[in-house]
Amino acid sequence: MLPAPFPTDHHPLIRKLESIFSLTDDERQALLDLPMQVAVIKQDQDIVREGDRPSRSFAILSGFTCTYKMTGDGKRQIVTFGVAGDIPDLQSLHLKVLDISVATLTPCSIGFITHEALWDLCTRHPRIAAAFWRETLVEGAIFREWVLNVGRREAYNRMAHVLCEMQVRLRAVGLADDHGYELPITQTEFADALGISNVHVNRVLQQLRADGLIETKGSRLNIPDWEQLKTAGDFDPTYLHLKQDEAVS
Amino acid sequence: MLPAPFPTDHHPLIRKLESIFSLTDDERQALLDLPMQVAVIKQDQDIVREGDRPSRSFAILSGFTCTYKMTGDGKRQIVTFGVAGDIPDLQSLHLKVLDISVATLTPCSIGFITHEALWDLCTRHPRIAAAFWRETLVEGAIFREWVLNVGRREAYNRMAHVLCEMQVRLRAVGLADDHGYELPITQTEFADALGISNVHVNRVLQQLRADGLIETKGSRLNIPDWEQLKTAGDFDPTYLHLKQDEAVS
DNA sequence: CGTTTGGTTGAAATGTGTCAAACTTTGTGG
DNA sequence: CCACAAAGTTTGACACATTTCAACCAAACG
Repeated sequence: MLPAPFPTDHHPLIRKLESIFSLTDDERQALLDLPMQVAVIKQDQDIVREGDRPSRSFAILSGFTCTYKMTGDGKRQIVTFGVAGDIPDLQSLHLKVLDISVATLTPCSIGFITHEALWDLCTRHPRIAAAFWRETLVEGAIFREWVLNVGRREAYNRMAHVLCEMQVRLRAVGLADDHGYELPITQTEFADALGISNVHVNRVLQQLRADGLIETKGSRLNIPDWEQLKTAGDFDPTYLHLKQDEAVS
Repeated sequence: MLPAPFPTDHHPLIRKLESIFSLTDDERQALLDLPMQVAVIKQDQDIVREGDRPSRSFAILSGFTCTYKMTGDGKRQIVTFGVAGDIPDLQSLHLKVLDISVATLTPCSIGFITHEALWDLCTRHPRIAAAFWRETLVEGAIFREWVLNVGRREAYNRMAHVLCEMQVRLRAVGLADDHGYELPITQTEFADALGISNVHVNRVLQQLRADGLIETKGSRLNIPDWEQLKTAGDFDPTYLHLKQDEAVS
């Protein structure tokens, strides 16, 4: 769909930033020059943990992560999912101690970037600094929507809402088509994201399937009727703050 | 406790920033020079609304606000409270369309600052820009904790948690002493913050009183046993990212 | 293939919501 | 300063969404 003027379109970080505003050649080059240590991390591994004091952040190059917190009695709450192009712990650039953990939901390719390099990039390229700040603000907007979702929507609508969010977010980075996407997430992980039990996730998914709002084949999710799912999920993508034309029609 | 070298300590914005790092005279002066339009706003008024495209942000000089979102069927979820020194819609500096509304819970003194003036301040004083970015990150951390709170804690502990958070946040800006604080918030407003019904808020508060964890006289909240309330709320103030010595012992 | 992991089902328990009424406090105008 | 209205709090009975527990089934995997 997009023209592909540079092979750099394959760099998830650049792709993500380009989805918001146009980078200058200079800025694009600075991003390409960012020293990044790439590692492949197995499924279900913590990348960073609550309490850590990291000296670097990381970008997701491929795969899915979840950002989560635990209660004292061991219950887990996922507060957001991470997809290619996201920098889930960018906050650690300013906040010394991590208040969240990030784990892989699938095998992931992760690019670690030292805070030093990020600071350097930000001071040299104020527009990139602004874009990073903006990214953390959009992340905050997602958290707010999740508070609403978990606090005020019933399980059925809550699930529909998260499925809508993932459709739009994955679409924006080219990981979803018009009909759905690949989401290799277990029902227990959904439960931790929605604040309900895995048993109830199962029942809600069955209901959504019975109502014709979703179809599942393995880890592939199909959305036969986007408008209906949107309605069920009370979903308005404004909070994702995408460019207008990134939104699903 | 703090020495009072400047009368500027009374400026809530400066006080807030000073609570994180030391401002230079130059920076302090720049903040004092910030053109700010001050307005007194009555109780229960929206200051900004979801969908707005504001050209200015605002600082809370006194009073309490709530930041909230609504579901399609009219249920409200408060996602955070705002206290003196906070800038609840600082995000609008980067995100054109507001995804939240902010309303007064009490009469408030509000200082409006144009985005233009804020941009100017940020480019002239990178450390203040960093401090603002950091502020929005701490706000994000609070949202995350609220997702956990609403998603994974029962009403009783959820309430205890929010009461702990307010104790620590208010203490940090001098609005709480060691024993408690003034919090003029109705039970219905608590309900919207906790994602439960106002009736259940009432029952939970009675239980907390019966258990000796809180005492209430009008809008004054007393905490007879901080450690016990902390335990009940599963509260660890790390996510507020205060300076070490700001934490309640 | 057997073992593990994840999905599905049913029945009983429970936290929380809803509704409606009574009570109490707060604010205000006569 | 009283009287009344408005707003907020408290109570009880009942409904219901969701949890828990336990068992069973299906799919993935080495």
